[in-house]
Amino acid sequence: MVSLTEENYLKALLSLAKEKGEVNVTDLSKHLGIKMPTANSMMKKLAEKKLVVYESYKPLRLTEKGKKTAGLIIRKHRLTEMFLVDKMGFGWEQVHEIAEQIEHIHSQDFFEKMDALLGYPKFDPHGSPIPDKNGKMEWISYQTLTHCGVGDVVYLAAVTNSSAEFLKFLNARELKLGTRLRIVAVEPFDKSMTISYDGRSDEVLSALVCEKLLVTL
Amino acid sequence: MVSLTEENYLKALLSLAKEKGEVNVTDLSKHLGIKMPTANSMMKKLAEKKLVVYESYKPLRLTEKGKKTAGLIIRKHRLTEMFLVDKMGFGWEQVHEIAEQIEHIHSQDFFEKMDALLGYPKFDPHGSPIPDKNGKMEWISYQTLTHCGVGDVVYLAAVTNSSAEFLKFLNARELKLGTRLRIVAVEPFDKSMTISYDGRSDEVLSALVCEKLLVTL
DNA sequence: GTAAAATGTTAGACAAGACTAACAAAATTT
DNA sequence: AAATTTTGTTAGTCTTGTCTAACATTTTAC
Repeated sequence: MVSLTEENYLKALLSLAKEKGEVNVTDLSKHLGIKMPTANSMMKKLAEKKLVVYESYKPLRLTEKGKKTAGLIIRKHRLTEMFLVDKMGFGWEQVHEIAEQIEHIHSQDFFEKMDALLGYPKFDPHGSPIPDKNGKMEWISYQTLTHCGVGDVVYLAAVTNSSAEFLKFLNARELKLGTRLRIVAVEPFDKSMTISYDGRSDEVLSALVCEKLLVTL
Repeated sequence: MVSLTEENYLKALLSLAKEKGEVNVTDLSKHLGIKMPTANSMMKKLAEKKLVVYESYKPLRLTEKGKKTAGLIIRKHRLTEMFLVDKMGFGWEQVHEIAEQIEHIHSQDFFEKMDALLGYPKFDPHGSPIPDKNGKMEWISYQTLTHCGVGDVVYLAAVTNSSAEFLKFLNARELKLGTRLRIVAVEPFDKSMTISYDGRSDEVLSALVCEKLLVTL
């Protein structure tokens, strides 16, 4: 059995593995807001449970079992977010916090019902893929807006940050998934971008924002 | 702040207070499936938080603050049960377990949304009243079926047990809330009752079942 | 290629929430 | 009303998940 705390460690490991390839204890502890020795001893514990490969002074890796377990938690998280938005009328900026708690509910039925009511969605409200029932996730390789150049026309496919602050920022600018964006200018000094879309023209976005926006052609 | 564990103690105290008036440590610990000393020390802890009145060797009482806190947890539980049945299509026998977990979610918005989507229901799928936003509960005094006599005609208003086993038993006999029941006979020896309703006639219910069925005229 | 910085580990403490064993008080029986 | 049973309490232990302080190893900088 995996405790709620352990579930959060596994989820963090999977997220960090995506972002950075390999995971070290420092990043893990920062991500979870705990101290290094705490993370360290948890890694040993998860290693005993065959969820993590742990060797002293080496980067951390999830085992296949660990990946599956983590994937299934992320599945529950993302199904929940989708349910909250589509079936309960929440905004995409409100759902992360709630899903963070509901993902730990122990009931297959509950999430299967959500899945069915939603029509077996493949993506959550932030454009992230929903892992399948085996915890497997399709890793679609979007580009960040940062990588686009002047004149490019792209579609907003996903955001890499689900915090309420960031999503409210996007709401205020009517930036939604699927929006067609045209890059008008890129400021060489700070990499901020001027983009046009829908009714809006010449909206300026800082590089910090642009690198959180994933786009397709 | 009240921990998940503390919430469960408060809920147990409120339930037991209804059933029996006053609560002792033995009943509390049996109800929660823990040992007496554990319950005892938690009572001291809750007393320090002004949620419980604790005096050595005296019965336990919730303070007003304790009653409100417990009422609000029960509110979350029952709203959830109603949501699961009405909006997600679960059977009334499936929802207790899930609600037991969801009641601990910390999000006003989540339960307010449920409440609104359900149209501000006053009762849960088992006929129990849903406490208001101040944790106050209307205590409607139904009678148990046990108290009825031959020839009485009553309506099933609520059940006092939400276990899957019991509710499956009722499902198998098509006994639903609102069903009009006619008492055909009462066996003096074991108090079992023969009742007729809907398409069914002469269904025999043991006293153990009858005392869990609450009815109105 | 050594010194400094960053990163990782060990050891020991602590709080929450559970337990058992032993003792104390209250209630019940006779 | 004394003996017995039931109920309640105290004391001390354990596990989980956290911490700090001290130490060890790796990496980076010069």
